Amino acid sequence: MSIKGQPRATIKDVARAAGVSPMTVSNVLNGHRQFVGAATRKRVEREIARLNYRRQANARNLRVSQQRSVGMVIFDDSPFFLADFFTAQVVAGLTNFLNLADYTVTIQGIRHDQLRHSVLVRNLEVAGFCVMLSGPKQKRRQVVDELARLNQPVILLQEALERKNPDFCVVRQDDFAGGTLIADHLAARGVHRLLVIVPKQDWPAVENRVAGLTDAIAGTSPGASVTVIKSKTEGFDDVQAAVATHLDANPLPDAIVGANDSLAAAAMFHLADRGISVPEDVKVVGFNGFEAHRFARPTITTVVSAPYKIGKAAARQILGRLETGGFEKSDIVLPVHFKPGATT
Amino acid sequence: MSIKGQPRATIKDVARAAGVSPMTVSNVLNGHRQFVGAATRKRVEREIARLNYRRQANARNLRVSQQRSVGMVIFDDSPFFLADFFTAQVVAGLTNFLNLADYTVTIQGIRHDQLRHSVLVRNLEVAGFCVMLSGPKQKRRQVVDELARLNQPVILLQEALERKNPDFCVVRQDDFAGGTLIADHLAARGVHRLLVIVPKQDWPAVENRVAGLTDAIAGTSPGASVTVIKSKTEGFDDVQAAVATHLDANPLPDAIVGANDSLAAAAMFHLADRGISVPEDVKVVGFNGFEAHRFARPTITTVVSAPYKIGKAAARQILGRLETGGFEKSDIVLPVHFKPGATT
DNA sequence: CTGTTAGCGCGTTCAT
DNA sequence: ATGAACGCGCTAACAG
Repeated sequence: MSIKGQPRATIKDVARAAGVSPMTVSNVLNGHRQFVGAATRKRVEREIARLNYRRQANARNLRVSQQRSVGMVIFDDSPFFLADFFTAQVVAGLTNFLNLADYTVTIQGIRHDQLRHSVLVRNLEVAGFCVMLSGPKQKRRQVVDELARLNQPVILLQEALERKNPDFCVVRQDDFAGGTLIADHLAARGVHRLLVIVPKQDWPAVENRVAGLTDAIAGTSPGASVTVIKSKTEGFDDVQAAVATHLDANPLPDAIVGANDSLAAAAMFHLADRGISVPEDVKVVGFNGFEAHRFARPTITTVVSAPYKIGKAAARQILGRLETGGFEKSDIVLPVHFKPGATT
Repeated sequence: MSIKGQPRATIKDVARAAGVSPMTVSNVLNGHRQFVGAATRKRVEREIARLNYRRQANARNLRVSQQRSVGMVIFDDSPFFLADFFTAQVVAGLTNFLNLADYTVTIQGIRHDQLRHSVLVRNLEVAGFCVMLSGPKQKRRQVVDELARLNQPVILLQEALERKNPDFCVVRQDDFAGGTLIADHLAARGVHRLLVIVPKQDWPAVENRVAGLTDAIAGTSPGASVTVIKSKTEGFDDVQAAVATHLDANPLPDAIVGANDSLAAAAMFHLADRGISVPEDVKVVGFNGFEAHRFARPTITTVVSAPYKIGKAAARQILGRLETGGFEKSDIVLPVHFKPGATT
């Protein structure tokens, strides 16, 4: 019954009202048409509607020993865990496609060391997890180990897996390749001295982008240098401060690459404030290519991500696992594509 | 048991391992220290850890007849329901604070006419709802009626309520006042001909912003005109196309106001493309003041929203309702504040 | 096609 | 301080 003391109809109530047994109602609810005649079904359905009956998910799930929810856990030391458009779109894709299969998505943002205190982990209430990791590699490894001990299906987003584990599946995009695309583009323009700006909080995707960039540059331009600086946050002022500090103490680079478009844009505005022209004096490249990247002028050269598709792929994988017992594939890598702008 | 056939420990297993009755384990789990000796407790806790025991939420919730999750439902006809930074931050605030009270948040984005098909509505599986509405006023009213029939606590976000209902509580910010702040600011600068650009999809917050603006302008500048145009989507190109179409057929307005900063920015860039200078020829004002609004230059004058706080307030309200049986207040209005930029 | 029986895992109640 | 019986609402398995 509800808080206000209003009785809530159960299967029994519906059964009594329709003059059938509870089992028949259950069969109607579950669409077991083989077990119930058309006339009875109609009668039951009318009573369901009339009594405003809604099935108690807890009771059903207990009986059939399964959960009908997937836990989406985002590791972020900032409380604004959905501020990142990438993450938000992953969640949207995941949710939309799980909902189609009558699964719900339970979302939670937690600090990197708080997994054990998560309600979803302390209690058994989701069928599996989708996890967006952050933090230093070693910490991430610890989290993966903790997740492994849960003996539940886990989708790791944007994070490679070190050891195979039948409970785990990785869904990510090819950030490394994205880095190489940027490197090749810049190398073709004679860029030799590269400045890369990344946020202080470690994200696996950022690591891969930088790794791809660094590797490719080393391969194609042997004499080139890549300097990586960190910004305290992804906020406009922090990024500009980090860039300013670096530029004050070092010669001007040929190009600045942001771990994402916001970082690149903030850096570019700082260049403008210094009277440095883009792309003539310094080239600028971002990453992600979301709508907002167009707000900076000149339009920033970038690599386009498809986070909604990542969420959709994650939904597909975990559904497969929950229904067939095994993951279709253990590592799914989605492509990215290069989008030239006016800053290179 | 899990899919792989691994047995999962229950309270019974823990009890047997610790040499006590299931009831004692339950008392330990629920912190009923009065009922269990210190030594026994330690022993039970060790076994809980050793066996990796996790409590079956379904069974507990069924027994105590309650749900420990809140449904966050976002009405959006686009599948990218978290693309809006405002919404995303509401969700973050809501989730963080509900999690502190051991409630989870189940999220879902649905089209305006799909509420009845939502898993959360068909089944009884959340303790209450937080709802972000969109669509025409009449459709929203229908949705509110459907929600009312659920007999569950509902927090309406950014939406005023027509009839009092003890199941409902409204949490919103003062968008209307935000509109008047903009109007006064522009009136003081002699603005007479105003162009307002809004997205085609109706959001109550936008309606209130425009209403506040229109009302205030009518009050302070009797001769002034306010024209509202709609953009097919909030995408950059659509907004620019809408503005272009209007400008081609009408004299230049004194100011353009966007329903949010993105719309304002897109409009402003279009002005730049036409060689119209801001703020000299046309003034530009946005709404929200999120980080991204700084990427447009000149920096856009705006009204700052605090969506995370809205989520937090919603969490507080629904928790109060779930624990005490009544809402503390039925209508919570958070303030906004004006932030002058370089575009006025 | 329909009804009966039994039990999912947990917590309340009452016994010891 | 600890244990036994019972039932929350639902559905699998079987009987009719």
